[in-house]
Parts: sequence; structure tokens; C-alpha cells
Amino acid sequence: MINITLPDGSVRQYEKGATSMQIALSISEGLARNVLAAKVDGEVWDASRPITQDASVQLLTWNDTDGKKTFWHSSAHLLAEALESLYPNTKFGIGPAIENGFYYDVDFNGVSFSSDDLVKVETKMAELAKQKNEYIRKEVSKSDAIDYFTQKADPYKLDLLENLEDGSITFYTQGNFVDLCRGAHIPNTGFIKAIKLLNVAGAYWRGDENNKQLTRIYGITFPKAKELEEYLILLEEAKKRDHRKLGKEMELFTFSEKVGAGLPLWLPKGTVLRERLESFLRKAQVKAGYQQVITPHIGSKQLYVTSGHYAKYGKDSFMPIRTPDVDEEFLLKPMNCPHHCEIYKSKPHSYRDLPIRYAEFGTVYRYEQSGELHGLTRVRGFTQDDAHIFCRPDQVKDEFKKVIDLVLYVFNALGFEDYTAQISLRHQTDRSKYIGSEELWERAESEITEAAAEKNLKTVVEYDEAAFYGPKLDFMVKDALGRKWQLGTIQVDYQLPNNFELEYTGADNLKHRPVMIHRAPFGSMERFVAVLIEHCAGNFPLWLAPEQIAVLPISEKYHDYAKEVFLALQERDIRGFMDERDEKIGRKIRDAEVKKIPFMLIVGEKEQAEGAVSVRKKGEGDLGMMKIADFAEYFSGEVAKLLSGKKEETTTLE
RNA sequence: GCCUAUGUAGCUCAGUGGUAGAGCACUUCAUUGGUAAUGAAGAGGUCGUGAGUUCGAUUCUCAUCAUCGGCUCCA
Repeated sequence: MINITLPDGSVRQYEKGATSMQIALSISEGLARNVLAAKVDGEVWDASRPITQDASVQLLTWNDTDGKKTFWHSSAHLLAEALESLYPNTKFGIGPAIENGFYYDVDFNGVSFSSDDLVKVETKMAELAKQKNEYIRKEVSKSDAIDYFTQKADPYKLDLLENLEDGSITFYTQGNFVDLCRGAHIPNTGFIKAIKLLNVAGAYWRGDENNKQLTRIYGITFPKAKELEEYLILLEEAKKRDHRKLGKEMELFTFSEKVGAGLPLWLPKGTVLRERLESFLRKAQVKAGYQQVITPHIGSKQLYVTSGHYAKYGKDSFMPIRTPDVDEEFLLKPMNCPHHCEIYKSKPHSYRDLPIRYAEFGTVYRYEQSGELHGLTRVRGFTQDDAHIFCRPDQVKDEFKKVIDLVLYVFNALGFEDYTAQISLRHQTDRSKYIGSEELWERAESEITEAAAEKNLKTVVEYDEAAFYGPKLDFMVKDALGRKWQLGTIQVDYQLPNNFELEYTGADNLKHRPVMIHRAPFGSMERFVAVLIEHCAGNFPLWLAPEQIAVLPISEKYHDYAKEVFLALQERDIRGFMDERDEKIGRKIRDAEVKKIPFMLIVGEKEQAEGAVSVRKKGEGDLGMMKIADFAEYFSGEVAKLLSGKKEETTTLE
């Protein structure tokens, strides 16, 4: 007999060789029907795999992340089986589960395949799923495995096998399809009830552009048809929130081929939005002890040679600008920090002066690869809400914590709750790509980690994600389509102060080197606005909305009064427009709703007589009549509510 | 940069080897209205750009630019 510990801590006894499926059956039949796999001592196993010694077992169903992953990974095998039966010469790369679904990288050996062919494959998959073929695990020796794939002439599987150790190699078979696979899998293909292949894309074998490009087929599956329907509706909803679509519709920004790819043009309404965000942050930064600075858009190449960035990124950058007479070279500013270092150097500093915090909404230019450009989230010219903190080594942790406070204040005020804080550290073993001493790195890494812990941040640690000059703490959020974007970032840098030979005079009257912290709560204005648009589906917080009110006269007779109302509110910094078109009120309201205007002010005979407006709130309807001054007060109250409440700070209407 | 797809009016999209159409938006006229679309008329495009095939190209071919979905990269 063996002892099986269940997640609730209870221990049950089973025959040696019992399977997770049998354990599930002993608990309840309903559970057994839903078991996809099991975690045995922390490792995901097939539910049919015999357990031969005492173990802790967690049964996995669709409700567990690992259950879903197993389900999707098994679906990838089903996709491969369908492809092999439809396109017999196909060679297979890898087919993992991903966050939402799965993909399989395949080589069609010259046979053309496009998204039009997906339906055919889906149909085949559904047909194979109905056969309820079991996923059968088999341990094989390395030589047998090599023989099998040599005979099958699959170079990718042979390549994978090279890195596997004899004795740990398993094959999985379902129906007529055999795959090299670690597992685990769901019991049989019958669990897969709803299948959707989403798109086709190219992907290099092993992610290396020197290798052959394979065809990657993305798909998603569900145990119930209804869940697939819901997922597809969700995708549709996400598309409606796409910042590129809303940005165009709401006239926030545009691009022009003539201006150049990846160079956004901010339209008047987008500019209002951006400037509101900037002044919001500027205000918070003044309170936090930052000083605003301004630096030019180009800088001598020598500046970036000094900083070390030219050596690392110069060749991928925009080409240097040359002066006509002297042989001088200038770069479009790819970053603000070297400029700020020179500001720091413009006068001597005492340890008493530190920390010094220079902030700048600095526009930078980077030559991003053409295939990488994407709306406002990935562009070639963008404005960072940058700042550099120059401090003493003993101040790093405290400053770091203050920056975390600032980032959280910004996120709170804007309603971002679903973010991840990622601590990016060095590669665990390979230290070759980093500059700076081991001692400084260790110190920086531990201080970041401690600061995050002391601020109770929920964090994930990622190795090999640090910048080459120091570790960082990044705030990641997801866009409407589930893609993750880095917004805020905080980075410790012991290197740049060295390169620029920054100094301060210590209490000991000796020269010391300050530490730099780079930080940007928004990241870049472009990316932040993009994510914000998707986050709120274009329904911006009242204080940010480019147009906060629409004054809608019932008819031409009340245009003069409407103007009076509009000017009175403009006087109080309330933004908006008058709709003086020759349309009926119903039409004006509809158009204002579609344009996502937060407040509609309807004025007609009654309102004019009483010096009032009829207030209609977007999405909620008629709020009734108010005197103009009362509305202005109510409005300011709403703004204040949005900006306060969540945190200690309050900001008044700007 | 690489692979796949796409590019027609301000926007969303039809369409064809014989020099283009719809809806919305826009303009004009009528209408002066009370909480999600008043009616009528009109104007608007060298069909992304360049070259080739052809009697003739928006349509076919090639190149190029941009965009889409990925890959790689990201100070």
C-alpha cells in the first residue's frame, strides 16, 4: 500500500500502482469524469500513470491552470495528427500550450498552407477527437527514438533528441500519431469538444533567425462548445477596444506614410489627453521632490560613446547626423540619461544635496525593426516620462521605495489594477553580458528585491531580464488582446555614473560616486495612452477626457444661450464643444454618446428661462435640471472623487 | 530584418482585363425639434507607389512603401 496526500492535507491509502484516475474515482465519480491529469509531487502526470510510492497528489481539472495547459498541449498533438493525415509530408517542430491555447510549429515541406486551410484542419481535428483515442505513454530508449524519427525523416525531432538523455525519453501515441513528448496528457481526445484554429504565422526553428522558418499554427480548444463561443465573443470585444481603431475613431492620433512608419502624429484631442496626463504626473513629481529639466533632441555622438550605448546600440540606431563643415556627428537622442548626467555635472555636489531628481518628458528616437512597429505601443519616436535620481549608495533602497509609491499612485489614479511587478535580475550563471562589478550587482539586486518586499508588491522574479547595466523592476499590464506590455520601469544603475565620472563630496571630504536610478511610471506617453485606451475602451476618466461636455441646444433659437453656458463652463476649465448642427436633439444625443462624451448638457426653453442645463450622463441618462453653477460644482466634485478616494493624495481640477 | 496576408471616397467595405459603387461622414435646401439616427438633393477616388505584360490594367506579373498576424530584437 502507498500513502497519498491530497491537497487538503488528508492522507489516503491505495494499492501500489494506483493511478490518479483511480484516486479520483475513489473520491467521486463526478470528479473522475473531469480529471484531465494530476500533479504528483509537483510534477504533472497523466491520470493513467501508476503511482508506485508515497506521494502528494493534486487532481487537475479544467479549472486548474495546469489542467488547461495539459488540455491544450494534448490539443496540439491532435492538431499534429490532423495535419499529418491531411499533409503526409509534414515535419513537426514543437507544439506547446500557451497562455490562451496552443500552437504547433510545422514544416509543410514546400506545400503551401494559408489561413483558408484552417477550417479543413479543424474539421479533421473534430473528427479525430470524436474517436476518443487515448494518449498512450511509452518510455523509449534514445537509440530507438532516433531510429524512429530517422525513418520518419523528421529533422526537428532528431534535433530535439540530441539534447535529451537516454532513459528519460517518452513517446506519446494517440490514434495513428506518435510524438516525442515529455507529457503529460489528458486521458483521451474525446475531452476536446470545441476547436478553433486562430491564425497562421511564421516562426524560426528554435527561435533562431539563422534556422529555417516554420509555419506556426495557433489554436484554442475547450471541453464545452459554449466556452469556445464565449471566448470568441471576448476576442470580438477585445478588437473593439483596440487602441489603433479607437485612436482613429476618436481622433486621438494618426500616422502618415509621408512622415514615416512608427512616427505618431498626435491630433488635437489626443494632445489634450496626453497633456492632462503629463501635468498630472508633473504635479505628483513636484510633490515627490523632482525638478523638471529640458534637453535637446540631438546630442553629440561622443556623449553616447561615453555612456556606452553607442557601442551596444549604435549600429542599430538611426544613422548619425553630420555637420557640413567640421567632421562632427550627432545622434538623434535615443535616451535622456546621458544628458541628465551632464546636467548633474554642471556643478559640484555635496552629499547633503543628494538625492537629486531630474525629470523630463523627453522625446527619444530609436530605430525599431520594421516588423516590430505596432500602433502606439511600438514606435520609432516617443516621449518618456523619464527621470534620473542621483543618490548616495545608502539612499538607494529608500529612493526605490519612493518611486514604487509614485508608480502605484499613478496606477491607482488611472484604475490599473491588473498589473504584474517583475523583478528582472541577471542570468543565473552567464554573467558575460553585464557590465559592473559582482559586488555592485549583488547589492543592487538585493536592494530591489527588499524594496519590493517592504512595499508588499506582488512580484515575479525573472532571471536573464536585467538591463546590461543593472537590475530593474518593471510593471507589466495586459492590453485588450491579452498581450503584455511593460509600462512603468525602475532601474538601478551603478555604471553610468562611472562612465560619466559623476561625483559628490562626502562628509569625509572625499569624492564619492553617486548611484543613478532611472525610472518612468508611464514608460512612454505613447504606450501608456495606448494601454489606457484599451483599458477603458475609450471611456476615459472624466478628468482626462479630451471633451468632457457637449452642449446640445434643442433648436437654433437657443444657440445664444448655449454659447453662454459653454463659455461659463469654459471659464471653469471644463472642456467640450457646442453641437450647433441643424439636427434634432435625439440625433445630437446619439452622436455625443457614440463619441463617448461624459456629460451632455441639453438647453432649451426651460433651461434658458431658469439659467440652467439639463444634464445627461453618458451611459446613464437624464440626471435632471441644474443651475449652471451647480453643475460646475457637481462636475468638479466628480473629478475630485476620481482623483482621490483610492490613495492619500488629492488633486483638484486642473 | 524574416515569413504569411492586405492596401478601392474622410471612415467601414462591395466590385470588374474595357478608365468604379454602397452605407456613414461632408455640403446645400426644407424642417425649429425635448433625451440614442428628420427628409431631399449634391459633392467627393489618376483603385498605395513605380515598372512590365496587353490594343487597353484598379483588375495579371514584378519591385517598392505602408499596414495586419507572428518570429527575432528592444537602451
